Amino acid sequence: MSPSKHDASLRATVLRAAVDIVEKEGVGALSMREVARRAGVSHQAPYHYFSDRAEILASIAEEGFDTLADAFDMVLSSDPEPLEACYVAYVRMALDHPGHFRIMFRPELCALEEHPNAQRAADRAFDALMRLVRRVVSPDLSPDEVLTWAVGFWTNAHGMATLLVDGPLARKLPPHRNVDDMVAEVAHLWAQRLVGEPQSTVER
Amino acid sequence: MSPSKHDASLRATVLRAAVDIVEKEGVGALSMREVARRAGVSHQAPYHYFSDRAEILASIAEEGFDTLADAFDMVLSSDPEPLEACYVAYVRMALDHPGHFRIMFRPELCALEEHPNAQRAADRAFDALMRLVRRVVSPDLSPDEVLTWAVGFWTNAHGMATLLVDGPLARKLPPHRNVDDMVAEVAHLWAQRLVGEPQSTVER
DNA sequence: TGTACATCAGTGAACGCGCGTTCACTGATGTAC
DNA sequence: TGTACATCAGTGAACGCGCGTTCACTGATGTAC
Repeated sequence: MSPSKHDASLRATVLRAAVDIVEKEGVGALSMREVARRAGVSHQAPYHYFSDRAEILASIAEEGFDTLADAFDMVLSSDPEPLEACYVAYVRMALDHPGHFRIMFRPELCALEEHPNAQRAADRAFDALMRLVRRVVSPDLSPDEVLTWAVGFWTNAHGMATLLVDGPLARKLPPHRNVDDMVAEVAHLWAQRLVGEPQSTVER
Repeated sequence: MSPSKHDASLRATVLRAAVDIVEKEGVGALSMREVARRAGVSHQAPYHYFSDRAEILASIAEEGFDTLADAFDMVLSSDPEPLEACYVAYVRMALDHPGHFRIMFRPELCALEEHPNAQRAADRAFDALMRLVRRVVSPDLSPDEVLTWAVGFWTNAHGMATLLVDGPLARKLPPHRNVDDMVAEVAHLWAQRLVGEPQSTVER
């Protein structure tokens, strides 16, 4: 019964411990018992704030989507090259918050339709993505065209993020190439080609 | 002790049961006990063929990479538009074999370096990807350039595959748009723009 | 101001369950001589 | 041809462990009167 656990609310402590577990051991290692152990409280204490594992996961997803939406909003409100910057921001978010990222896009782990706050945060991020499409492709696209482009941009950045966070991509890079540079290069290459006035020759 | 279990070797039966579990319940539901139950044998029988869960997962990954490499080889040997077709083949493989796909790119589930057969199959698929890059971008690229493009193509298709297999993408589509068409549209859009003679106007 | 009661956060013992793992076994097939 | 032994695939009982869940509890804070 150390005093430290009362410094912050136990809810925040538990959430932080949960993110920590997912980040270091993977989502499979997250149990109510383990999270309590990591938070330094009895195995029953987390139940005062989260009815079960799914609720912890949904809260993590909510935090993650808020972070992502904030990053998008920041880019859209300030960056002259928002496509490239949003790609980098998406990958950056995944690398900086792998514990959140691993959960956000897994509906079987966090059913957004049952957690309105998480759903709202996710919608906010998706809305920013669609604003990005209208801005860098054209403001006059039909809803179906916006969706096609949005899916294209999303899947593109998502593949890079996924393969870096959980996948074997990082170990494919030779020693003289670092992850951030590779991300920046691919972001630049794609942004140049996907929208705007395309170049007239193949880059070598 | 039904006779059917001896129709095929138990190894194949166990493997099929394991893929089935991963496909229907996710990789978290795969245990040696569950796989034995699903294969209709005692909980000890699978140990005659697989020393543990990790070995089952590695065998699934091996099958998956073989399937993917075969699909790439087929496209490269016959298709005049290999970039677009490889993108579609990658996504198709994931949708047709979700049980395999969920495991293949998760090093913490199947450590390829400890399973040479799986590693060989994975290398074969990656090699096909690099041949694709040389063919559709330029045969004279430096190794670093090939890698950049390969990572770009890979992450692009991988994001689509991941978000369709495990993610919330499919539920983002309105009723009048189907998954296969969306994949084909994005594949076409990207293939047009990423390589070759770029177009001079933004597609609307 | 004091008493009596309610609420609320967190504790800790106890339960049944599925898991991986060990171990001794069975029964069929192959092989030595 | 027969006997004796080895191997091999698969069985089933038993173990200790971490899990989610239940339940009765403690001790601090708030509130009624």
